[in-house]
Amino acid sequence: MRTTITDVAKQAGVSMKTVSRVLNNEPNVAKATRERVMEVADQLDYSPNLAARGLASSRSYLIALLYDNASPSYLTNIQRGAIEACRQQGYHLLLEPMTAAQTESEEAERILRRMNVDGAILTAPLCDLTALRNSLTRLDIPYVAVGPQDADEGAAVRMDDQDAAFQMVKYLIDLGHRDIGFIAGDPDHASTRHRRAGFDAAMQDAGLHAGTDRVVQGDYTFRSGLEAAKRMLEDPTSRPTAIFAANDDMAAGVLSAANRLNIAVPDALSVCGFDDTPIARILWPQLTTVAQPIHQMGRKAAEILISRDKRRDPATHTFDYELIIRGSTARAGT
Amino acid sequence: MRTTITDVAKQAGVSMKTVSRVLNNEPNVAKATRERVMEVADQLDYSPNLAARGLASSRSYLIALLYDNASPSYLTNIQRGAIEACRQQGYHLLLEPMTAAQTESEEAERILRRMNVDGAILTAPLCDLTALRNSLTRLDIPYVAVGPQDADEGAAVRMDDQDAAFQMVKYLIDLGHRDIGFIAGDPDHASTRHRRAGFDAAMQDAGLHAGTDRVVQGDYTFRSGLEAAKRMLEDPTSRPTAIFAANDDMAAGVLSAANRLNIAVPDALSVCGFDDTPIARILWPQLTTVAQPIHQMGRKAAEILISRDKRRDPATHTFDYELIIRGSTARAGT
DNA sequence: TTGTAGGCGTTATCAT
DNA sequence: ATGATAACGCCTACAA
Repeated sequence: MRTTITDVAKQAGVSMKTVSRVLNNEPNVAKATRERVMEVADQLDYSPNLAARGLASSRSYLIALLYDNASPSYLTNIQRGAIEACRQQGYHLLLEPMTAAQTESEEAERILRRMNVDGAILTAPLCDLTALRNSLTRLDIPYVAVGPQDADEGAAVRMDDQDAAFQMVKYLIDLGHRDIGFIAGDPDHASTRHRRAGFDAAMQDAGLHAGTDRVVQGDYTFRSGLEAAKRMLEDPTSRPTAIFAANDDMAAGVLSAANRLNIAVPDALSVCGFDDTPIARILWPQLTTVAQPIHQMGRKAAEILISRDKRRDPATHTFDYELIIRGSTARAGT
Repeated sequence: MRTTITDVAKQAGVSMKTVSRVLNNEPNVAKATRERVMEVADQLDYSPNLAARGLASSRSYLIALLYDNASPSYLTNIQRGAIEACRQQGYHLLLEPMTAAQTESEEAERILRRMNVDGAILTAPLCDLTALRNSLTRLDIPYVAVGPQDADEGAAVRMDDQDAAFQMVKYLIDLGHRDIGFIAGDPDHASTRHRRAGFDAAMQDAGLHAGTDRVVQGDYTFRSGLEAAKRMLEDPTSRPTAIFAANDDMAAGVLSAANRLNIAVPDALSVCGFDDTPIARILWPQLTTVAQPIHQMGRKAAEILISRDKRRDPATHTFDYELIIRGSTARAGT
């Protein structure tokens, strides 16, 4: 039998309520008592039973990470951050993948209901689904959205995608590029809109104009980047000197297309991506890209959920990005 | 207030025990009763309180995924599989990263004790840590190891790394390669030994011998592959015609080194990897590699844990691998 | 086939 | 500052 709070109480010569107080850092316990209890608990390798605690306090000490089709590196980073925060507070992270389709059927709500969590972290494409947000509200599950989003309601942890895209394009322009292509992401993601807006703004700011054939719709996959780049590069007489892909996977597609067409990168074509995923360093040349502090965002999201009733955190946190300049971009016409 | 089992019982005009029976699919319930209860439960959006259920039955319906420093794509695949199995049975997946260092201190055991799970999935490097296995045994937490491992005790889900490596090298030899380099993985991983053994066996089988400068120690990172390849390729008068890296990240390093040294792949150098991670398709040329059914392995591991007392699963499952031939390998001397 | 009583280990309430 | 006792919601054991 596992040691219980009663064992500790007996051994320490106090009531179980006192032990409970000590373990939960409640006030009104004599210092000496507190220390004695701690010692006994340690010695007995006592740790509270989550289920019992949950039943009595109607808290589960569980936080769910809701995601859909997230890229592996993004997902693991969010997880890492969230878990750090959870560990510090005795919480645990539950994984709950969920498709957009599910959020509109009864299914998502069933899944949510079943999980009995104290809060949920909503990542990437899921934050923008009103159906899901409504479900969570209806079930009274607090949530924090991670990633760019339009709705300003609710807690959120974000990065300024638009400004990051703006700066990246400005960097290309400063390198002398005038004919710049843009490969947009999945239209269902809010980030797609923001990154596109950043591109547009920077071009306009510089008095440049990208023709319609210079902006191609992708969907954040490698293949879509490859196809988009092929189209943009197929005519040797009219090629952009730089292509900005809205994420690294698509930028990898651009590099691949350039390889196939024998276009030297960065000499004849500068390429840049977004996200600074591990592949950015693995490609040749290494990718100029935007680094998001994903790990910190995951951490912050969990912290907000855990402390939601204690401190009154400002609902929204915006993190800084960083332009990572690598070998895939160079001065135009080198 | 959330609806409880008592609400359902009242509404259906039966005792709560009967409701409990229906919900747990226990026998000895009249068909009509069962249907009525189901209907009421549905209608009331009832779902059992995990904590209460756990407290009463001393099962938590939680399974932990223990991992250390796993590659993102490996991790997400395992997760996907495990969650599929969990969902079907009303279980949830808890994420618990854990460093090798922690497993040897008290810390790992504290973490394990705190989590109150019904079972644990042990991935990659963790399976080989006796300290961790002992802790789990001591805490009476059933576990399934995923990945190659030496100790034959306990349930395990694995793939024959050695045979896969053997076949890959055999494939290179069949292409006419005689001078083949091998980049080994992190010496702390069991897979490293197995893949190396496969390489050795295939070479010996073909009457070939790899000089000591043809086998270089890496550590499964891109950078280590890059460094190893540089060393292996620095002397233009004595270069292997093929390099087999023990994982895709290191193979990416080899490609990168070849790029820097202006060695054409696959014309002058064939390169292959192991794992079939997403980067295998993103690199140029695309990587010949070994695909592991990681997703199924995760699924199976969870299934074993969940059904451990019902069926008597054979303790160990071995999955098939698949050689994926892509553009990075070609006939020698093309 | 169905129901009743008791307890799982913790926190909350109210005394002392 | 500390303690007794009653929830919390479900399952197990045993009855009926």
